[in-house]
Amino acid sequence: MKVSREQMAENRRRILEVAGRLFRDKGFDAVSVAEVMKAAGLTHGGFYGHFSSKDDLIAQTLADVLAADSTGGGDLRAYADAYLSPRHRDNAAGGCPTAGLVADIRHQTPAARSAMTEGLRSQIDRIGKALPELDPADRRRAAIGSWAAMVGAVIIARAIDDPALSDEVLEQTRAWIDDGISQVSAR
Amino acid sequence: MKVSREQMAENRRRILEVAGRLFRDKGFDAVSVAEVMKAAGLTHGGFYGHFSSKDDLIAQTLADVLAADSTGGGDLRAYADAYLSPRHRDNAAGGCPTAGLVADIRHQTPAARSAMTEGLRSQIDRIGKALPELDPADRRRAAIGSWAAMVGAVIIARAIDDPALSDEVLEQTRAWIDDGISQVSAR
DNA sequence: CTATATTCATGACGATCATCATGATTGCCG
DNA sequence: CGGCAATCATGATGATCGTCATGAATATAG
Repeated sequence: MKVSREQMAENRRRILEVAGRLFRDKGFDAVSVAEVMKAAGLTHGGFYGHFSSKDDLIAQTLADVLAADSTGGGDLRAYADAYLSPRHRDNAAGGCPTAGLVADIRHQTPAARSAMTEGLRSQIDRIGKALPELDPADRRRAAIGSWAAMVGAVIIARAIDDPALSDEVLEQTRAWIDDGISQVSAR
Repeated sequence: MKVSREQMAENRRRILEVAGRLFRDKGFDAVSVAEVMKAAGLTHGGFYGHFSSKDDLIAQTLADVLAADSTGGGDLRAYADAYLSPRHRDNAAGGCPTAGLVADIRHQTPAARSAMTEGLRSQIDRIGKALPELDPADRRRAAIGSWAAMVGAVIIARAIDDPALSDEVLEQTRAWIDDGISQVSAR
């Protein structure tokens, strides 16, 4: 059962895509190779024709999903609004790969750590560019500080089982970031 | 091989203690019941005399380790300094249970989620009390915002494989929080 | 058009793990 | 002080999972 070269490329693309969603939704450990392949419309047999191991899949999925995420370049307030929304909190599978996967990276291979590091680096740079009104030192600090707060708030909000408190964490963090940027800008 | 009543209580205490360290260090999934028991100086056999399941151990360990963590009540700047230090980043096993375990909670049982929610609630309250100079609304916002930033920064710093960037994330987040609190206080 | 190489399906293997059964040791109540 | 009951050790069981072997089907090179 051989398929055309482009069908194979398409299969590979689909594997990375569904793996990205499944990993964000359930975590690396809770998703089996067979589950990924099934979600991609295949069986587990062909897996090792595409990837050398599950760890390899994880690293390549990370690189893929982080490269695809180019959000955060425009207006930082609008970005923070969307990022810190209940909608984003409730959509881990389709949401920010950093929020969904950073914490797990600690237990992954060097290749995965490296992919995540690059993703974080460019995300911080992107947020910095969204703050052109600040001078360089303030810009870097605001980019890193607000990014840490956004990621932390979404992770915390997803852990909380009380909807009111979860909403409040998002909302107050949004206000806190807003305040911080305004104050530094006006300085 | 029966042991005295207090020996059993001591065993149970030790199981919770080593489980707290192991879970923070390696994550819930990567730690087996047998590993916990061995680290506690026992074999896996007695486990189900103390806990009804691994999920039960996770929930009880969370409640235990979160209740034991009463840091953050004093000076917020000093707390943030220690929290956002390389030392804390490099000591997940003995560090803040929230930073080490929040992200994993999403995939755990309701009991575990509930324990974490209570831990977060009291941590936010504790940080709020450390900001008596602010009026109530500002205090709540600053507590939640800076806590989200602290947790996010440590999680991110632990994921990054470039020591310079990792240090920078900690340092800039510290400065960002410091700035934020100063500005609100002076308002 | 044919031979070869490749992609995926089926199925199996070995390891890990949560959980449970059994039994030995021995605290502890009467 | 003797018998009951509880705690832990040893060992087994069933399930899950990563990985690999084999074979069928066919795209593609010559």
